[in-house]
Amino acid sequence: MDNLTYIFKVLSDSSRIRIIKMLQVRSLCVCELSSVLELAYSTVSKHLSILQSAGIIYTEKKGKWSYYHLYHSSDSVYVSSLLSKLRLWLNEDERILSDRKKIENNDINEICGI
Amino acid sequence: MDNLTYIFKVLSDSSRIRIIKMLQVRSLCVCELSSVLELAYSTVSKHLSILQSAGIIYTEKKGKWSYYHLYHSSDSVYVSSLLSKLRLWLNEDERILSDRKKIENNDINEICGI
DNA sequence: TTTTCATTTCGTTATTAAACGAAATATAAA
DNA sequence: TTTATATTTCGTTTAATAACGAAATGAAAA
Repeated sequence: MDNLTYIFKVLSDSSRIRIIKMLQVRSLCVCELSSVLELAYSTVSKHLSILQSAGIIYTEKKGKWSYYHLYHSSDSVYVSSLLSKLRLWLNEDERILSDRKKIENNDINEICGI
Repeated sequence: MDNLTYIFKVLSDSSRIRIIKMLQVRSLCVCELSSVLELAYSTVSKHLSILQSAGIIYTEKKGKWSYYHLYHSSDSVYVSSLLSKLRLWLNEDERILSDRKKIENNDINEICGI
């Protein structure tokens, strides 16, 4: 049971939900996410480590950046079931649409570094 | 979106999940829930008011007691979808089975009042 | 090797939430 | 009406969490 309440707690933060909804579009690095969320790198990094511990995302080093990806499948029935609900939910949400527009219109070089 | 994260927050507490899983069996009063959860009345009452605000349960006065019921349907797609998942989940969980055994074996008069 | 820079970790602060007991409320029984 | 009792509200304490900036880490570029 603690397993399930833990997943609910992980999903009960709006920044983490925004991250998940952005990662549904494509994988992103910390600086892109920080730019959209308007939160400090350290704060975003903490959210990402929480999502990673819950088995929702994973990291992949590529050049200078760490790219974060959504898992497509999960050992946990709770995670896979809730992630599949999250695919359907919030797609018309104003905040989510605005976040997604930002990551579609800009590329990493404009947002991060030079 | 805040709507959804709010529901996840409501469901991210193990006492509230235990309450929901007990109410799936039958409606219960505060004193029965307190007895099983081993929490103060005031604490259980707070949990119940949180579940009620989220549109998950409702109260019905009957004699001396207030009985709490699970809603069978909800206006919120999040609530109805998550409650239907919760019907399927945790039915073999040790803690949930033990809670349910307690409410099946005892009746309100043994637990509450004389 | 040294520098650069993306990211993480650490330490701190502020907010939120869970728990309790005591007091208040409200309703049924006497 | 008075008493009893089930429940809620209030005030307080403790624990958990989100946020930040600064310092540390680690890998790529110079």
